Amino acid sequence: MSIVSLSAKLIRKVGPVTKRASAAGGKSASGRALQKGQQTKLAIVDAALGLATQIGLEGLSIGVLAEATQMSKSGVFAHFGSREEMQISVIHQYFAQFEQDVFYAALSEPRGLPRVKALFANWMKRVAVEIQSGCIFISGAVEFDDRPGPVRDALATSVQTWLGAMNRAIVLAKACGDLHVDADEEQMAFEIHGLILALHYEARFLKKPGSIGRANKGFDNILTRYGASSVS
Amino acid sequence: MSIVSLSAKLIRKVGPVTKRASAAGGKSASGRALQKGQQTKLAIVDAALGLATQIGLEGLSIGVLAEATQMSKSGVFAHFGSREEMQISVIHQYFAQFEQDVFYAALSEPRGLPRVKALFANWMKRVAVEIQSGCIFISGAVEFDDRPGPVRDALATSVQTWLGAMNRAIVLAKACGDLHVDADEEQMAFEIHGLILALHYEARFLKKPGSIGRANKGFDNILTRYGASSVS
DNA sequence: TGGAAAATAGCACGATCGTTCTATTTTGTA
DNA sequence: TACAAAATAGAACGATCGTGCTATTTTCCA
Repeated sequence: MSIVSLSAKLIRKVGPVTKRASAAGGKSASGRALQKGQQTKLAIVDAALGLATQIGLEGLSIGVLAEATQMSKSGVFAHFGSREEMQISVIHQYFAQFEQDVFYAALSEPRGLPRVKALFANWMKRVAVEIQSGCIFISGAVEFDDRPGPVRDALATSVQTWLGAMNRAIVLAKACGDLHVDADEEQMAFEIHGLILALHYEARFLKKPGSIGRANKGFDNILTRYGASSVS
Repeated sequence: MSIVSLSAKLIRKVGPVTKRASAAGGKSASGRALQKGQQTKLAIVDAALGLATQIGLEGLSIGVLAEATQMSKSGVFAHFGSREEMQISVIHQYFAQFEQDVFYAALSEPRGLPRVKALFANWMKRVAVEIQSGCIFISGAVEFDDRPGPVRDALATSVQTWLGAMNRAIVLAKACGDLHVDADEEQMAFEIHGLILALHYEARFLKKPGSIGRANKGFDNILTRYGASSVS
């Protein structure tokens, strides 16, 4: 990834938190007032997240981030101590949002097939948006697939946490009797993951129309195969 | 991608073609003697291809390539005129090899299901190797998914050519009566592509064992679903 | 074999990179 | 409101980037 593809309009400008803005709000979840530094850091990470989905974690440079937040390079840098820590912060933030939108949003559905369907639907909803904006779990996997280190570790842990949650939902569905007794849960999860990846690839890179429909149809096919009433 | 992940041992060293080596061989397919420059360019592209699979097209810099080939930066540069042209040369070379290994190698199989199976088997064989070395079609898609330009065009064209060939083989299989009359060829191709992508993701990035088996099993499932004897 | 052409090297350029250092400004509090 | 602490800015560093320019070397053919 490189900043070459960044049209100026796409760079979300977020300045450091001003005195006024800080006085207006700035409460953390615990109710304790956030130090101004924490607020600014959050604003930086938010801007970084928006940039990273477009240009990738590797395209994220302190300089670009400083420009986007209208801060100095050293001002941005001081919040993280290293570029890697900045990237890890972005990953954690991305994961938190993903977890909220996809995982927790599906927990209202009852265990079993309904929850599996909801998880996939939420995942699809997210990826459909990411056809435009990009997905860090996918681009990051390519960027760090053979580069060991803390960034890769943070990324792999996040992805594995999500895929593990999806897998457990499938296991639960089988335990509920919603899936065929011979259903291989890992296999089913693998095939679902493939649908998401193919959607991202064909829609985002190849700009092929109809990809969302094919991913949904693929999920139906998987349900047909692994469903409790499957013949095989 | 960055050169940080490059242990020195992994850099394939290929010097410029020497006087002796040039005299010893150096015939092109047409039998006409290759200019030395053409030979050197081929050697550079070969080295670049080996590097690009590991560190991506974006990780390929003239400097790294000069070091790998033991040439000067300007010596390498002169063969391409620009970095983008160098990347395009790598893509063309990669495509040529892919086409040979996967596509042409399957043409000995008769039209229909046998050829589709052979195409998938060859594709799998390649990806299995690329779990270690990396795949330009996948990493390149992420690197250039929102960066228009000649490199992206070359990449997209190559990928579309291959996916189109796969698609035609499936259409042919249905026309032969090897697939169910209601089989949606585009859908089937999409699902197969997903298996390959999931394999690459889970095996190369997550280092999850058993992924190759799951991809093969997934293909069996697809054949079951779309086969002529399918119930649906 | 000489000499034009091709291939390669060497050097320099402006830009950007992550990071460090020191100043300055802003903040939170006693 | 004064003052320590926190936050931010500014400048500089060595390195690497792609590329242009000018030598120098090598190749190839008349």
